[in-house]
Amino acid sequence: MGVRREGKALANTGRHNHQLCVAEALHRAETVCKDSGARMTSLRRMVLEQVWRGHDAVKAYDILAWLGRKRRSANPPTVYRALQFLQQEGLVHRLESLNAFVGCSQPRGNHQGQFLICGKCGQVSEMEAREITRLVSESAKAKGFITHRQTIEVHGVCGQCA
Amino acid sequence: MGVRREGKALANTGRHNHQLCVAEALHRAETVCKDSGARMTSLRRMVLEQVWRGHDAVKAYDILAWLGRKRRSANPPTVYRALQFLQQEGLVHRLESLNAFVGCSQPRGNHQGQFLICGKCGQVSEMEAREITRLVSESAKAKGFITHRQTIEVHGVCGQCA
DNA sequence: TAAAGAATGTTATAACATTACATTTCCCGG
DNA sequence: CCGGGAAATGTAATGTTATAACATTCTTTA
Repeated sequence: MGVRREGKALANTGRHNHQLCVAEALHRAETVCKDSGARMTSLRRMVLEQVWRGHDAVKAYDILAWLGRKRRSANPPTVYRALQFLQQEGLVHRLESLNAFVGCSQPRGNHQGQFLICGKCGQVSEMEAREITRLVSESAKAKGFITHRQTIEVHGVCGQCA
Repeated sequence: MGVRREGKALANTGRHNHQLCVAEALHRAETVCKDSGARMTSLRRMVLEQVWRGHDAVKAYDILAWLGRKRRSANPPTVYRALQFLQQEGLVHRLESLNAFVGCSQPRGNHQGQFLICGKCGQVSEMEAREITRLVSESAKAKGFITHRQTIEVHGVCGQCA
């Protein structure tokens, strides 16, 4: 991939206190789940925390390996189930072009985001440009196509790396 | 997936002569390769033809299985290499959200398409809306991000199915 | 026609994801 | 507080997608 994986050392780069990001993400998760009546269990919390270990995309099997160090058992379904739950709650997104996951920082119901994926540092940032969502939807409609879901992933180089 | 796979019987649905699509695709391939100096071998032609067996997305391992019936040996690298070549020449696209491939009907150099994927019939159609490409690129740029490649895949229901 | 480079063959394995069923945990009504 | 049912998690096996590494064959060209 040519992309350096983000480790602990990098977690605080980018001039921000990443612990705060994580804390906020976990807090949002509590709120979202309380609202939806879903259960934010300790396993799900661990997985979410791991997704938020940085701002790059996280692989399911990396989470799995990490989980294996933290608890007695860890098998693929454990992680995939937790990720599926978190996706349903809108707390994480799956990046199709990377087979990986990122945390969502605006888990409002049902939103359509666009993802900017830096090929240099691996950081992923989410845009939510309603114009794009709208234009795509309407262009599709002009072809007789009814849109349910949009996958928009942009590969390139982020501001910091450029 | 809930999507019916397109078999031979379906290849001519949609009021069009699909043999013509295939013939055109193969012809374009010759042209493209002649222009780029690449070699359109018989293996690559077979794979391309199989990608064009219909207008739905085709899985690498389905091509592999088919190939296995046609020739003595067929292993994953055979298919993946051919697909990679065809992608480079712009003759096929990979659909990230399906882990599958579709033929490209406008293999002009370097174009950015958007894909409409019908969840009912599985048919995929490619739009090339420059407006979308531009808007996405500019929205990214407004965030300091330089775009290299866009993955835009729209899931929904096509005109015929709706 | 021989060397170089491109394409393909072959074996093995890595990486990603799900099915199916067993067990445990949690919550709620009695 | 306790028992039944639903949700969550554990566990084993397997399915699916993709690549690495090296051997061989084919094609072009000098």
